[in-house]
Amino acid sequence: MDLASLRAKQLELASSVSRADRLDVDPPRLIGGADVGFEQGGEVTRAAMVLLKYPSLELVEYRVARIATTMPYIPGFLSFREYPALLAAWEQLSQPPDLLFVDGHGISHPRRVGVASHFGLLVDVPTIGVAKKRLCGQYEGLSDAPGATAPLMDKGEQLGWVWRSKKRCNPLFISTGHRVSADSALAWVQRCMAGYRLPEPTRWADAVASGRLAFTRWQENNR
DNA sequence: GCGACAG
DNA sequence: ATCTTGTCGC
Repeated sequence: MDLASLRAKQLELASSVSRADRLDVDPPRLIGGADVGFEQGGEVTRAAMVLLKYPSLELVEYRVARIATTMPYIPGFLSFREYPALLAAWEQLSQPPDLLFVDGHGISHPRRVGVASHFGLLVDVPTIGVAKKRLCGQYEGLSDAPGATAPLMDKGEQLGWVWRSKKRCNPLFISTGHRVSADSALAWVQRCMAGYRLPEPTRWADAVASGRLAFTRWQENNR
């Protein structure tokens, strides 16, 4: 697959992304978090998928999948590198979440289909993109105050929100993945905070994906 | 042509 | 993303 074909595929996918939202009438009871990492110098792709109860934000399940890496990282084409492993982890879940937070951008992408949107389309579930760095678009006037927000704009269109989730921390880039509106995406991320820079679903997926201390402790307490 | 560029 | 300990600041 050459980049021209992948770009064409993205344009096709982008036309199917929905920004319509039903989460307000059908609040999620289970929220998932997804994250991807690499091992063995990038030869192996590792995806983690976690499930949290809402609103308690209690971790109830986690799955990790490892598959051979198929593609290098190319800005703008991240989803093609990560979705196979994400799908593998997704298929191991005992049940699908009602909403999924994906590490990376949603529609705040050059062709409006970042990994959160692409994966949301693949499994047909509401998704939100939670990214730690800007990919495209611009914003102004984000104050240093915690809670500060600024719209992420590109060519006169709002792609999402830039949100300073915590004091003295770099802002998060929140956008529609699929079947979620921009405002709702920000609101749901805000409802899943527990004092850290990242929302709980993302933070847990991160911990599981990299075997961190907090997660190791959780494992011990639950066996 | 030059700079930017998720994970 | 990943390689990696201590350390500066609130």
